[in-house]
Amino acid sequence: MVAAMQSRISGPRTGRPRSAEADAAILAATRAALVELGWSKLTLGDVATRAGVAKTTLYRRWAGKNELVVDAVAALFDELELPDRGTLAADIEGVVIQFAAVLARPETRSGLMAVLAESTRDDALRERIRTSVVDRQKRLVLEGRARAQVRGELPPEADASDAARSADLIFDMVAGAVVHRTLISAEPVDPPWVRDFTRVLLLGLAGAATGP
Amino acid sequence: MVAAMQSRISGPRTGRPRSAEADAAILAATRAALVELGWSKLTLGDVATRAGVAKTTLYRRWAGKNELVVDAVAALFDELELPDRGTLAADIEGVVIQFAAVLARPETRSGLMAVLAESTRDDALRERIRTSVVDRQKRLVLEGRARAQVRGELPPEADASDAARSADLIFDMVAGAVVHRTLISAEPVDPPWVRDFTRVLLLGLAGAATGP
Amino acid sequence: MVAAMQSRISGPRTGRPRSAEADAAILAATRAALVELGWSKLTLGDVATRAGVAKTTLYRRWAGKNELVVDAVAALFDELELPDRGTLAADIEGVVIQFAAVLARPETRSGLMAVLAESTRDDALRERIRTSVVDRQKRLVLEGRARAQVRGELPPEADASDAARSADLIFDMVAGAVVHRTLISAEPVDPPWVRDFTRVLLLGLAGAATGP
Amino acid sequence: MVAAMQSRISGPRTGRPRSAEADAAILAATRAALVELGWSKLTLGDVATRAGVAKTTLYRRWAGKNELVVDAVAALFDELELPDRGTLAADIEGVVIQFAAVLARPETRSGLMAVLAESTRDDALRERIRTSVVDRQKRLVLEGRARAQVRGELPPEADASDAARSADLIFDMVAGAVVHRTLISAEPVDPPWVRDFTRVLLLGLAGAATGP
DNA sequence: GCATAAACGAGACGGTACGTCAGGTCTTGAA
DNA sequence: TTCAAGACCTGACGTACCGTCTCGTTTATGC
Repeated sequence: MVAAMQSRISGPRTGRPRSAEADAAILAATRAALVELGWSKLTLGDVATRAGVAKTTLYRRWAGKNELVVDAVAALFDELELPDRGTLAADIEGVVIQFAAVLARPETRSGLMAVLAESTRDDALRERIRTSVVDRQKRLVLEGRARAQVRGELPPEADASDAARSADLIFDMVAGAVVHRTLISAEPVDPPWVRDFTRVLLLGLAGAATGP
Repeated sequence: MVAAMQSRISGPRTGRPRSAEADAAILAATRAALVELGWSKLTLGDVATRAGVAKTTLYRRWAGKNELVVDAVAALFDELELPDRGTLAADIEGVVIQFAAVLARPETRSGLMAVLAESTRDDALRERIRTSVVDRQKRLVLEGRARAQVRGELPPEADASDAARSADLIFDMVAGAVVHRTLISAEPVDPPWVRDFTRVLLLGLAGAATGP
Repeated sequence: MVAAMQSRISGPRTGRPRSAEADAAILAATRAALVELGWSKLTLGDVATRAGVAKTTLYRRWAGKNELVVDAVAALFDELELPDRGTLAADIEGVVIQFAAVLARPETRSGLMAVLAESTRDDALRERIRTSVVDRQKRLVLEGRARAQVRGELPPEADASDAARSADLIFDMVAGAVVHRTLISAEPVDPPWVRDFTRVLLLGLAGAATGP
Repeated sequence: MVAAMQSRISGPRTGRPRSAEADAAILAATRAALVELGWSKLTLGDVATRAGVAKTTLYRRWAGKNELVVDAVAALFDELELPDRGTLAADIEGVVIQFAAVLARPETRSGLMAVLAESTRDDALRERIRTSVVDRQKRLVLEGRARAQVRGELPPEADASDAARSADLIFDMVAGAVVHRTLISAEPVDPPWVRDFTRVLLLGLAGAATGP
């Protein structure tokens, strides 16, 4: 998506325009191939074939496997929402379950971890992942906290810097715990675990907020 | 190491014996190559050359890139310790910092994430990682908790099942937060973060232990 | 040229007419590219760019690389002439030197041999070469012989069939020797060689004409 | 052949030796592909497949299509011989017919001309062709002339330099005429043509030898 | 003078082959 | 039997051209 968008921003106004169908077909084919084959056995030639597209068409839009997979997986995270369930605890449980569900999908499991691994040596890729995937989920933390503060479940933040640090910490703790449980421990994120986790997290946050 | 050991279980007693130096040289070369090249550009041919060994020698001991990298990285985690720092908070801070230091190494960043990605589609590999890397760190949780219970900082567990569930949760939360902070957020695990994290975690655990 | 002409024979009478400049620019660009790159590295896209023309414009006129190169090279042969130098020997030497000069040009060397090679498997191409390049040079043989017969240097032919056969043989011998010397032996067609060759050829022809 | 030989001259004495069967299979497959497809549609991937060999094996021995085709075609010229037919005229006719037969083969027609075309821009290739193909046929001229001198059909050469120049000229004339007749005029080298050609050539040579 | 219709530039498109590279296996001779 | 060396087969890589196809634009003619 990102690639396609960028190419249109400063794109030429002459020549045959790029096919929008091709973009969609390639991303869908990429997700299908991730499900069937996993990241390491996914080949761009195969993706092109599945998409009914020539390899050159694929390379015209994405620089390589990593960029393609990031874009293919990023879309899956856009469906995360934070419906108002009435209490902070319920909100957290809701988002944890949704997040775990996305991570449990085979295309996410295999694709996301692999590009994260690659990103440790490729700053451009890391930035792309951060932009397309990670940072977009921080909104959930901010929204949930704001809602809880309206409800009086959490006190308002003292200053903006504290607020940002705290949001980052919460994000690391929530996303980290779910990622670890799902992808590393490879255990299910089932209701008991969610309840336990939410309880510990909320008590910790509450204590930290009122504490010294 | 594991591969080498296994091969000796039912190993031959005749012919030229395998070189022990080769094992060590290969693992060291693998770590060096991970640092320089990262997982995706690491090639077994190159590792063999660096180790001064033929490719056949390498394949005689490890089935492929993944197995080799797991063994090469696993050793790095064995150096984690839990020195008694007097309080549970200090103990947690200590292990978090150590853990983060190991994850921050380039050979771990790139190698570990990649094999974790592969493990999502390869049960044998997942088991190997769990055995060689993940489960070995749970001892730190168990040891720290036992020590805190002796000190009276935490109440004893009611029953064994609860104890196990709780240890798993703590492990997911600690390891998950550090992994996410280090490898995904790509932000430093610096003292302020460690302090904030430990504070939230401890308050949460304490609250959960005493509460209903 | 041929293509362009043909297209006009049954051409439409409406719509924008084809640009005559484009034809010339393309052929000139083709010759330039042949000089710089040789046949095998010449690409139609590059020729189009050099000519300041779109690829479609090129393909509208020529079916492919071979046809284009034939037309580009054919023009070079039209400059061959047979000025009357007074004797048959001098006439032959003159035409041999001219012919060698055309063959020695880089665009001819590389282009002509390549399309000849292609023509061994493509009858239409062979016919095109014969029409555009080869047969047009036979006129030199016929003209030279007629002139020599007028001068009394050669006897008149007994019958037309003999005359044709003999002209073909002379053509094969002259053109063959020059082509072989230039393109295969890759030795210069210098005055001593021309003198030697002409002497042997003339003595042979004279002997054959008078002999049994 | 040449490539294989060279690689063995300074070749290593360790490691698995190159397969001699592969060499032969590749050259045979190349000739077969030349017959079926011609030079321009011949692909190295297809040759490798026909030979039952990997592309890398092929590229380990030959630098590219041109080198491969030269070696594949060169072998065909080694079968030319000069059996003693009693007179110089008969000897020449014999070798002309043999030479024409080799050139008329589809693998030679298409392959040889193409590499000659390439050689006009590649000195190494020209040298290779000269060594592998062209110069080896000069022996026929030298042998035939020597035999004719023994028989008294031709006078002995005055000095070595003249002898060499004369041999080159004869070679250009014989080979050139046959090449032109076969590949360019695309007319058959049939007995009448051979007789006419031989007659003109011999009379010319005889006249030149005796004349001033 | 305005519609028609073809040619034009640009460049994306589906293909095919390229020459290279890595994975993993096999074959040699030496240790 | 292992080892170093290196050839081998397989299959993917990313690139280059091919010849075709859309686009929007230009330029003659003929109604």
